[in-house]
This record gives sequence, C-alpha cells and structure tokens, in this order.
Amino acid sequence: MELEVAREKFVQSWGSLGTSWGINRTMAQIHSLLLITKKPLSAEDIMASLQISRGNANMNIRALIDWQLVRRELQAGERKEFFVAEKDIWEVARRVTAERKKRELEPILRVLEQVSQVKGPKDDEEVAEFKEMISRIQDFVGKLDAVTEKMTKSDRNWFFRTVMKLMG
Amino acid sequence: MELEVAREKFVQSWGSLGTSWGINRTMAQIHSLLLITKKPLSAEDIMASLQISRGNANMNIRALIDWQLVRRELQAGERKEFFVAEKDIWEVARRVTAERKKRELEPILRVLEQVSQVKGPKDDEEVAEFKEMISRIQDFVGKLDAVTEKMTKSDRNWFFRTVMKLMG
DNA sequence: AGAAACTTTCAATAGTTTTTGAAAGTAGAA
DNA sequence: TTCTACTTTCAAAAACTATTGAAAGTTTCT
Repeated sequence: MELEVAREKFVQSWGSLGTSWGINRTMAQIHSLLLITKKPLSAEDIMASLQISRGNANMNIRALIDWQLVRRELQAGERKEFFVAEKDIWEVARRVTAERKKRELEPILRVLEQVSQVKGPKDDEEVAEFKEMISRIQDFVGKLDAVTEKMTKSDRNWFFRTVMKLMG
Repeated sequence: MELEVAREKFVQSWGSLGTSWGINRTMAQIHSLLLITKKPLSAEDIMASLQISRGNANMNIRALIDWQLVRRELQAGERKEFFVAEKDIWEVARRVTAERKKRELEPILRVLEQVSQVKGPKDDEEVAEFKEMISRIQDFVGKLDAVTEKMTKSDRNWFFRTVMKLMG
C-alpha cells in the first residue's frame, strides 16, 4: 500500500469510528490527519487535505482545542495559526475520557440522585422496586465514574501496570 | 418526587445518554422502560407508554434483542409477545461492551493492520513516522481490545475485584 | 487611521438518521 | 381453509445534524 493511500484510509476509518463515539466525522478526521502529520498544519492545509469548507474546519478545530486534543502553534514570521495534535495516545485517551466523564457520567449521576428521592406510600412495592433498580444503576455508574476519575488523574505508568494486572 | 414523574425522568435521561453511546434514543428509552418495569410488556404497552409508532417500537425491540439486552417472553393463553429486560446491570454492561468491541474495535484493528503494511522507499522518513504512529495506536487499541475481551468472558466477581483493585 | 491577512459567525442548504403508518406477512384457532 | 390477532417491512415524511460560504469581526502592519 502506498503512503498516500494508507494515510487516506486511516483518516477515513478514524472518522467513521469517531461517529460511534459522540465525536463528529470531520472532527475525528481532522484529529487523525494531525495525528499522522508531524509538522503543524494551517486551517488552509486542513481544508485542502480533507476538502472541507472554512467554516467547518474552523468549527471542528476549535472543538478539538476544547477537548485539548489539538493545540495552536504559532510559527515565527507567519501570521496565521498552525495546529498540532497531541501525539501521545495515552494522553489522548485520558482527555477523551475526562471529557466524556464530564459530559455523560456526571449528568446521569445527577439524574439518578434526583429520581432516587422518589416518594410514595410507605409500603408501596412499586416504589421499592424502582428505588432498588435505581440504586443498583447508581452503584454501577458511580464505580465507572470513580474509575474514570482515577484514570484522568494518573500517569501512563499507572495505565500500563493496570492493563497488565487486568490481563495477567 | 412522584413515582410517575421519576420513571418518566429516568426514561428520558437514559434515552439521551444512549445517543452519546451509539445507541439510538428510542432504543435506550425502551430499554430503560423495561429496566424499571418488573412485569413483561407487550409492544402495545411500549408504544403507549413512550408514544411511539408500531414500526419504531418493533424495530428497536428487535435491536435490543439483537444486543441481548431484552428477551421475548410468552405468557400462557396470550397470543402476543411480551418483553423483559436483563435486569442485572453487570450483565448489561458486559453485553454492551461485547457488542461495541465487535462493531468498533475489531474493524479499526483490521484497518490499522492494513495501513501498517504501507510500503515506500526504504529510508523514507515519512513512511517511518507514519508506521511509528500507527504502531502506537495499534498497541493501544489492541490493549483495549484485550481488556474488553477479558471483561466479556469474566463473571461479576471479577468486575467487582477489578474495580476495587483499580481504586485501591 | 487604513489596508491586508487572517479567524469567526451564522443563516441557508445539504445530508443523515429516525419515525411513521399503511400494507404485507405469519401463525394459531375454528 | 379462512378468519383473526398479531408481527414485520419499507417507502415516504419528519426531525436532526453537519456543512457551506459569504459577511462580519479581529489583529497586525505600515
């Protein structure tokens, strides 16, 4: 396989993977393009390479910066901005995890907390059953939240050791 | 909070959580409705409760059965089908993980394997850099795949012990 | 200040996914 | 076999999400 074909294939596949992860296609494509490109790229470069409009490029670059997966980089003597991706895959995973914890786990935990406060006749079996199920979900989601919290605060060694332990 | 309000709120929230997990809103809503309902529900019950059409109900119930999160249950003397959800949250997590591993991790691993075969002039630095990045991604996604594989083959005790270890 | 070189915004458009509901299909009862 | 009570399908419509590109905004330079 030729380098250009391989790059293209990787960018497209990473793009479609993104869509099943709450990350839109263009955002994932820009990310993967930057991942496999050593030198910083300008918005123009990205637009040309992925054949997308200026607005689309701008919007998704900003989202990537927001997620801390990409950073601006200024080049001496150049007025325009250039962008580079975080290249350390462990860091990428850590940031994606942190962002999703904030956007998904935390809101659902708040809802679970609210609905667990359900009131009803003291001996209402339906209420008891509902509370029991919510409490089990709370327990599970709470554990997940604690693990992701731990992950976002740990370093790459922790991750490596953990994976080894899990698989050992 | 009243039981009916709490149920409604839980179903709606679980529905929107689903959308960030590659599970569509209705599918997640049906799942959560069945999760908090002890007795088996018919398609009619689900349609009425969520105010959705017959086609939509049918399609998403089938998808849930496909994911093994819901099963059909026949009732003596009744001709229609009833449905119940898997109530064990650990089992639910295990099945969702197994399904996503199959749908997302495995395809991307195949693409990574392909693009890692890239050929080019022996000392082409660009090719070397590309291969290096792909190899690091392969390594990471491969570990993730191995962990999810382990998880789908383990029992609830493994999960409990693992979480304890991670957080300890 | 004005012009040039960029970045950002946003209303319109395109594209994608979900939902509907009527029609077709299927299986049990008589 | 036909009737009836269901389930499934699928083309059309609706809802939602992403993308475009022109215009507005910003910053830097002279």
